Amino acid sequence: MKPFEFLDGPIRARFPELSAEDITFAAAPRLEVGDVALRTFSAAKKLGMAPADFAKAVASGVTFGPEVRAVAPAGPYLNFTLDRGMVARGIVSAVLGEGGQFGSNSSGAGRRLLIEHTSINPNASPHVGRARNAMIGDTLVRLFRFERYGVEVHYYVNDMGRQIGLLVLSCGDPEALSFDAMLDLYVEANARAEHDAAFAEEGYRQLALMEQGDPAVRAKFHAVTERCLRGQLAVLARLGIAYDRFDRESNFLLDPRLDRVLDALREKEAVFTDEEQRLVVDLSKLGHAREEGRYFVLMRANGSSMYGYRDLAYTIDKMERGADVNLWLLGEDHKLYAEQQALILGAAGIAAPEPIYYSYILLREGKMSTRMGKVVLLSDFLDEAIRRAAEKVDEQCTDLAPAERRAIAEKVAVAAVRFAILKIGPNKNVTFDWETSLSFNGDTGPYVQYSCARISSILRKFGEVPAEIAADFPATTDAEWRLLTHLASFPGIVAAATAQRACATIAQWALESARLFTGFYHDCPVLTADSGAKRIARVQLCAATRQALANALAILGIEALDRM
RNA sequence: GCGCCCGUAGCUCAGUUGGAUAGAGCACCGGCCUUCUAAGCCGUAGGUCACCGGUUCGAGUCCGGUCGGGCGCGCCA
Repeated sequence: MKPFEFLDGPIRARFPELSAEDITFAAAPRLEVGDVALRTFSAAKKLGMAPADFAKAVASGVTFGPEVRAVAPAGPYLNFTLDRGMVARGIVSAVLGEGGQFGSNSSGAGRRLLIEHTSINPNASPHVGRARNAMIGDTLVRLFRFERYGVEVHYYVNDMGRQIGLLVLSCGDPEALSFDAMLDLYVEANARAEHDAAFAEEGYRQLALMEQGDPAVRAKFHAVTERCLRGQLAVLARLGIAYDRFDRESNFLLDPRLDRVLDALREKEAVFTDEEQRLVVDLSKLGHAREEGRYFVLMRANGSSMYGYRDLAYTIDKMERGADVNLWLLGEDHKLYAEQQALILGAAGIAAPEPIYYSYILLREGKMSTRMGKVVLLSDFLDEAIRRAAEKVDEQCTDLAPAERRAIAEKVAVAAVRFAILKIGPNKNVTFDWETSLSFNGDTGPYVQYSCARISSILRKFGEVPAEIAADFPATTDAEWRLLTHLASFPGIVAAATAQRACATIAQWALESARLFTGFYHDCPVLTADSGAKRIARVQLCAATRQALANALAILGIEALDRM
């Protein structure tokens, strides 16, 4: 959707040297100055003119269509006063016409994308810090699906750790245990291993047996990790997060495809056996410039493989699936590691996935730690959110049945939790705070949902929204205009988010939409508008706003509500 | 020590990739529910965009340095 094509076309017809990128429109600083502004800097530079001269040349030398009422140069800026109704009509038609597709640029049509995200160690319940990975990952999945990519979501199951070995020793039949009981056992086993050397040793022995392929041990590991994984997925599912494939680390032991990598490393003399009999890669031979992180251990002296070695096989496996785009969502602590993996695979001519990093959510006391018990568990966080949302819904929606109220409370809670995380840029260290992240007021998911509910309420009272959009669309007040031009910016926001693999701008866009809608809501009565034509135009604008908001919220994994 | 990320209002964060007078929310203070849902709105107040220098018509945004915070540099995964 190009809302200002009627400006851009005539200018380029008069100055054929210019391309679309040279002509960028922005909101004028104040609506008294104009309805939309053109920054002339880049166009003027291309033409070798002074910006102010270019602005004057456009104002006096370009003939615009009926949409343009006035053109006013202001130094290097050019302010246009428009026939708002004509422009508004185009925007509302586009939104309502495209419906659930509005905002999509279909940039992924016919393309496949593979993404790996979350991949929490089985012995841990997801906490808020880790959940940042899952929520960002899941939102990227939704964003790329919205752009019509064929997306496959992978979860790497780290079923090879010593901690799993300890769990295997401690629990009988894992199916007889709850996930929480399993986690308690893990903490217990870990504590015991601290002072009981024989027990710790036995954990390593289990791991060795696992690696050697002992069928009984493998079955036991599988049963334990399966139980844990189900527990984790149940928590993540409450936030609407799901996966297509689960890739078990134990399936990538001694993978024959790694021979190709080892051969390539040997050829470049980048791999050697050190004085302690470990198999080590010297990354300096592969272009790694610094001493830090120069050596990467593949195998221990006893011949067992390191995590990073198995991960190479897993990455090869993912890359061989033939997706057009491969994404790998990682905490910032994995930056060097991902670079090392890419260098090693690169030596064998294998491309590595495109990493996407996010920073940690910290507590006021410091970093979250499962072992130290310094965590906010995702399930507790969500429970508290539902409790608070239910209080509000119970006092607000007294006419609804308890089950309906409960369903709304759960959706509000998901909105609060997801939005609180997603609205923040991923490379920002966030200090977690219960009150801020569970607030339903202000810049929050529930606030956006609330705007949707208000619109739905108007639409319910109005009845069927007419499909026909009037030629002289009478939605021309400042509040209506601000809202309309903002709605029109959505496809561009989606395109940028897709290109940057970042979703915070979608959340920011939704917030601004909700704010602008609220401004409209207060300034412009819909049901009691002073003319029939205005009533229809406004209800159509309401429907368009709801549609655009619902599309944005869907990308964020949040449901637009009709009641709350 | 070396590398990467971050530093914007008392607090939590935006800032459309270098453009007109730096914006929201929370908290504080003062208003608004016989009027489409007050999970809302309006108003007051709050800023040396960490600091120093540079690049240019123009810098919160780009470059260099300093200070402060986070992360990484494992026979962990």
